[in-house]
Amino acid sequence: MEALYAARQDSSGPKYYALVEFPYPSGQGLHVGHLRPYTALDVIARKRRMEGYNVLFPMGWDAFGLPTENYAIQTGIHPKDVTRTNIANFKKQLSMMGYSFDWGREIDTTDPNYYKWTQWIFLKLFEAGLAYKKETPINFCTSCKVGLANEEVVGGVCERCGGKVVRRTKNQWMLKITEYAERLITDLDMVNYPERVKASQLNWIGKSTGAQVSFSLANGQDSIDVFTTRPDTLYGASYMVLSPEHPLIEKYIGQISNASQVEAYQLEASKKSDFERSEVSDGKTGVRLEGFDAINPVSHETIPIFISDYVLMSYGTGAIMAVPGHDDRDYEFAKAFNLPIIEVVSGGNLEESAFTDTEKGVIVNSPLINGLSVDEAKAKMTAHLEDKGIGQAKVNYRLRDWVFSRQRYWGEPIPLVWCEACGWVPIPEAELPLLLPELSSFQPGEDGESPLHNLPEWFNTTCPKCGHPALRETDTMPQWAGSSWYFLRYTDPSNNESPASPKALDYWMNVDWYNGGMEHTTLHLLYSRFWHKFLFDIGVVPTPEPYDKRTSHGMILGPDNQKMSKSRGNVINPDDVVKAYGTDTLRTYVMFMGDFEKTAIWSEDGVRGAKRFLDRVWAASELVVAGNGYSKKLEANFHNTIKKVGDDCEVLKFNTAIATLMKLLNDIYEAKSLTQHDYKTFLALLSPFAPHLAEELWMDQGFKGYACESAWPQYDPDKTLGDDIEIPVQINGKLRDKVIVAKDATDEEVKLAVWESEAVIRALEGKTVTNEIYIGSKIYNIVAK
RNA sequence: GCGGAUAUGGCGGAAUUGGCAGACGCACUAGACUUAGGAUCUAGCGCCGCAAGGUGUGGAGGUUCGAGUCCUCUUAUCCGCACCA
Repeated sequence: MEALYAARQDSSGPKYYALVEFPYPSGQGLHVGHLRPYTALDVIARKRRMEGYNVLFPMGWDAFGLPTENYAIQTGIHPKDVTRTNIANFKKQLSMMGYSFDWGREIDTTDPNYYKWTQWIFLKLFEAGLAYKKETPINFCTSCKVGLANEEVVGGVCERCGGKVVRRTKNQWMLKITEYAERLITDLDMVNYPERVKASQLNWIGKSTGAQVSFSLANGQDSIDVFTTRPDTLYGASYMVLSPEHPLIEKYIGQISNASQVEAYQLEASKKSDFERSEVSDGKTGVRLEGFDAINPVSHETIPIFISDYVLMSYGTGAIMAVPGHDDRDYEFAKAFNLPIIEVVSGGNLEESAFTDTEKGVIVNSPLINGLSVDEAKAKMTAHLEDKGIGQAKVNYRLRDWVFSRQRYWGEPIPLVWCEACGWVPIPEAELPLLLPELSSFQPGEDGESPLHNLPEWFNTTCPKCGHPALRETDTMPQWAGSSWYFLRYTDPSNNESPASPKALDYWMNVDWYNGGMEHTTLHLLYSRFWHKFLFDIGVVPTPEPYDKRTSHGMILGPDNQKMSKSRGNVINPDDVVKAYGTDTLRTYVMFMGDFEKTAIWSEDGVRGAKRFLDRVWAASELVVAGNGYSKKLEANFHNTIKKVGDDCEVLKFNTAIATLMKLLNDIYEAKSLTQHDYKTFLALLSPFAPHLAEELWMDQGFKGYACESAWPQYDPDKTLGDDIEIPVQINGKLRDKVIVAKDATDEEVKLAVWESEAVIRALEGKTVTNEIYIGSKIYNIVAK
């Protein structure tokens, strides 16, 4: 059976690449949450095969990662063995579900033949200057003992384990995803993603356009750069605020008369966790740097400088110009410190609040730009700043570079060597893969060092460049590394010369349809787009974007309307459901349970409903009579169903596709018989959802070959309407009757039929008809007073 | 605060370009059959009403022959981001 699902090697015929996110093979096994996306794309893959496409529908294992390592720490079992066991279990469960994966292309991110190329891509990034090591404040999970990317911190806790996250300074490998920020935005136009996914990515990248402006210090010795989106309000900048960590404070601390007060505030701010810092607080705190002022570059007024923790070192320049009249936070700060509020955009009431409306305002009190609109003033002021050499147009992004190293064992070793003389040196390509060494204890050091740090025989090496003693990098890559390019490997999974051959990539890329969870929108989805763009730039892949179409499924909640979790005891195990009801019932139920994109609640009664439907499909074989054509009574019904099931699957409406099949089955029972031809059509339509049942009945009927290899049924648009049609008749928009007329009845004939209706005549008693509207074969509305 | 979405029976959910609101399933009610079952079959099932009929898609307006669908305002819930300058 499996060979049926293998993608053809010959690159013949139109291709279709359907992809689902490969699972992390956890010890808990397959979760019902996996079933929704996997079943949905299995349905699509099966339908595409029946439509004649050469389909690639692969599966693999995203097997590096923390839970396995933590399990190894607890039990002493090697992560490699844990992974092997878990994969075997997952594979058994996926097979049980009848998914038509092409197992001949299975990949595993922990396989050296795979991670060889993950390391190779990293080296290319390094050579291109996109990987760099930096002493950087990182998010450190106190429970996993590991540094996290910003994307992995959710609500101040670790995205994976929920542990407390603190700030730590650590020398980390970073990837310059920010260099691709603009293209990650603009190229969203090239792809078909849901609006919510695009919006999330745009939001995450957080582009803002404005100007960088230089403020001279009153001491004449230096200047402070700020970023602003409102250069039009520069005349209203009546003070400045620096982040407590701003380096200038350190430099000029001697000139600040209240230095001790300033240092006390700095200490206070440093104690707050990053999460507390970014929480919107009610009041604004801060300290003025006494005796240390700046000069507004256009009004030339001397203005005070403050430090406050509402200014973040990590965004912009770590310093702002404050325009209390036209920024809510500055307004609040100015009120708290009794600072003057200057109106430079008229239209609001500064007694009450800052005026931030950029549409309606007109510039005032600003000699260079008075009378202009906000937009005009922005442009003119920016030009002025550039002219005088004190500022320029500037774009800022919220996106930060990607913290790429982890102080853990179970990940891809970073293939670099530190040499005192040569710096960081990549290991030669011929030495890839750099194997993860065997280890007996996986405990990370309390100081947060990688377990590989305990292996001098491994990390002591020689410099590939100069031959002197050198040290291997002991950090490993994050779990996101392996999944950032895995879709490429499926096209050519055992290639030993490149990640995948150009020929295979030319034929199979892009992924035509990629379904995955919303939780990966700003993580995996963004990271893999970044890597793909880089690989495109260096000529490895033929396209600038990896995925043509992305869809996202909703979560499945437990029967108690709560998120499934072991502690709540509301977890549904697919094995149990299959045992009790069978694979096809589970597949059908999961597709029928609700809108694919929305959250759905598990209902065992619903599962029974799906079972009842399939039992009735089986029992309908009793009604089959010989015949090559459609049963007359059911012909229009079949043409409609073929159209609806086909169309619905394409737009993720699996629930209504199944409902249509249920309705047709009800009508078959009402008709009391159907031809063999009809039954065959029905089984073909059902086969993507319930493949086992469909094949069995297919064989019972003596049909040739397999249902899954038969041609997807075709419909005739002219036959979707029966010979007679029913026209609803409304009077003043209210339904009064329905009349039945021939499909090709003329307007006159319809009118006659309507006026023969007793219900219509009764309803019109004592009224005057003023208008009659007939919308061809749809509705007849009489307007009467 | 910004961005995205959602709101329809007892429940999950349907409803092409504005055109029969509640498809399909579940639950429930009544009945049939019986090997008494978590089985199957038949009928019913938005709300009010015996009925005729009225009424009904979070709320208030509007456009239209006709609005769950379009427009304006509003309320609630969920998700993402958030002192981002």
